[in-house]
Amino acid sequence: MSFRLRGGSKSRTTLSDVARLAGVSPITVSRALREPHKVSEKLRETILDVVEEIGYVPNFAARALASRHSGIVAVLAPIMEMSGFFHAARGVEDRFLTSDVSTQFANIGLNAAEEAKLLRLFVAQNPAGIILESVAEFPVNKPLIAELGCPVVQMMDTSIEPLDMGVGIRNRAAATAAVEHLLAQGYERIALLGGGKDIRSRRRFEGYRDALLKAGRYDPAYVFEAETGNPMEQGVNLVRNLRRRMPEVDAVFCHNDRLAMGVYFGAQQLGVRVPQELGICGYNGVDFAEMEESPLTSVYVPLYEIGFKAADLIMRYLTEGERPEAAVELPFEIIEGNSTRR
Amino acid sequence: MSFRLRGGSKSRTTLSDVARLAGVSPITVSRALREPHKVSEKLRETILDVVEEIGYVPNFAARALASRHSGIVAVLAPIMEMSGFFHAARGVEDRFLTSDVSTQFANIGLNAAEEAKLLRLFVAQNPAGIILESVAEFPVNKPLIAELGCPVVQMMDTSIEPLDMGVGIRNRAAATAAVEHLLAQGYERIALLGGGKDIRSRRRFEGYRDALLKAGRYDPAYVFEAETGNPMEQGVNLVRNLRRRMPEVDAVFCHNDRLAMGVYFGAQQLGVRVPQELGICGYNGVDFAEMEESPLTSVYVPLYEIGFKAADLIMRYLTEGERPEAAVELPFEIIEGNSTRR
DNA sequence: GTGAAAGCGCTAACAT
DNA sequence: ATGTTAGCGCTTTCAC
Repeated sequence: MSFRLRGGSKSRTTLSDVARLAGVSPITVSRALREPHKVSEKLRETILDVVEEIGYVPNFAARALASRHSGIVAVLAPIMEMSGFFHAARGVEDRFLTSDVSTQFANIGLNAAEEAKLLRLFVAQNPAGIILESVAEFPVNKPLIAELGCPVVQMMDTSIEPLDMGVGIRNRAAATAAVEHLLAQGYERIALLGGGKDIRSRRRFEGYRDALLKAGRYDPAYVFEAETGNPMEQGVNLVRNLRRRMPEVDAVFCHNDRLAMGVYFGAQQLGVRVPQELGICGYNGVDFAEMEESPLTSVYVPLYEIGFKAADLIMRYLTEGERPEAAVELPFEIIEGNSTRR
Repeated sequence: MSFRLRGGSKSRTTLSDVARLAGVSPITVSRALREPHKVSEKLRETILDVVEEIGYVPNFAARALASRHSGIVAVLAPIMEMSGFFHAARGVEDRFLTSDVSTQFANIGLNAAEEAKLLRLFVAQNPAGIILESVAEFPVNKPLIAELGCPVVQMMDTSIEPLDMGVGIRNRAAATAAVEHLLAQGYERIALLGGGKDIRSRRRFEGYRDALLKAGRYDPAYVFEAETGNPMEQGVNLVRNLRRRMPEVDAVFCHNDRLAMGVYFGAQQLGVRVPQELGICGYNGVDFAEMEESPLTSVYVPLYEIGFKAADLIMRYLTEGERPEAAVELPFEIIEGNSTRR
């Protein structure tokens, strides 16, 4: 795969062009753009006028090379899994909106090797910061991050000690609360549709188990591992299997809302009444949180706030020069919807 | 907002370090990494060993500055709108997986000014290519793109002449097909929950109108504009309003699947039977396409393929040096699901 | 407050 | 097949 990329055909305007036209030295233009207060107002105006006029846009590569940092915060997350990533991404972007920092997203897969590789790649580009939605606690990354100059925020479960800084919720407690809600509604045989080996999934499983053990109702046979693939379809299939083989199951706690939707639709197809015959609880809840009457009971995770806070920790480190609190815990909430209201 | 970002503390290994340790000149290392066939096998091995040993990672900024291109294909899309972006993104990434090109995503808003600004920003960084999921046909971008050295692919509606290259479907025909499916199922008063001023939305509206005019059933009062905000909630609200004010409406054609879900849930809440009393058709369909029995009728848009093809056009331009076909039209499909099966 | 000199780490172009 | 030279466009450092 080695071809030579063609360079941009037209040479674009440079800082020197602006300098020449404004009758100043390049470094003054550079200052006018990045540290305006260090340049006299008169000169600044002239310079900005020229910039505007000839449409000068700084070359990031040159800037990054000369200054030894890219001004970019890299957000590494399993985007494709749609783990509510959007909402977190929006939070991150909103926080950086008024700053000099720009955001860059990259998709990480679900295994340690890939994540470490990508992390190394980004680290080598001298990012201003890294926001990591790790799917696992990879000890492999620890030394990498330790020798790193830039701040790192993990969006994760608060049961984990962050490598540098962290923002997250207590997934275990959230899952327990959700299952206890199901129990309180009178459901007795509660299945789990979850899976995934990452820390959050494991904590959710533990929370589920905690609640059921306490109620004397835990049965490992009711724990189902979701495969990768279309979550909606898996939800449908689960209901089908449950009806056939474990008709006594009267509620399902799902690791995300799309699995829950699948269960909902599967129930519809089979004529199983929700919530009377089958209770359904999802996880994440961002789509349902603001609704007057949510169709789906779910655990609301403040994904936007998590992203915003992660970006905020980075900004505070960058501006204040010292590390803020290491770990931030945000609250979750149980959204009671129609899928468990019996 | 002017603070100085701290540079990475430790200076990292450079190409020269590798060269010194391998006993060759820097340019040879550079070649061994980018154009291995131009370096003797013996030297190549030695060099790669050293690279591995000291963990050398190339500095992209330096590379981009020296070579005048970033090796990055920028994907500019309204990520936050979740317009099926994920699937397209995965297609793009998959296509570039085995190449030297890396992908970078950026979120564009829904207005021309913002899009043009972002486009200029990226253009100034000499990307290897740009994939643009425009929400509108901004004439403002035309000159920008014309003077651009790199290939540009728009993921769009094929009714539009692409600025450079384009991949898309015929939204108008797709919408017509969907509405004709509803008519064929016996629905007679079909509302539209759509909106958005972008070209695809407009084409969908036109297709909807085409089908109903032809059937002598078009009524502008049945056309509803979706606001920005939670689509699920808007779907719910629409059903509520329809029942109150236009109870004769017996089907809804929605501009995306989440709106459709909202309509579905809204109907459930009110005890309106789907599909008997109300037919629902969505748009995009990626979640439902592979299901044996889809709960929702929808227009399947091959988003993954669109992304893959967009990336492929870029790759072909980069490797072959000449522009492939300008516009690629991909097929859509109507997924018949339970929400219209009566 | 402004400028001159040097160099960030790499690759293109031109040797050999 | 390998090396030499020059320079990408900007910022840092140090002067004034």
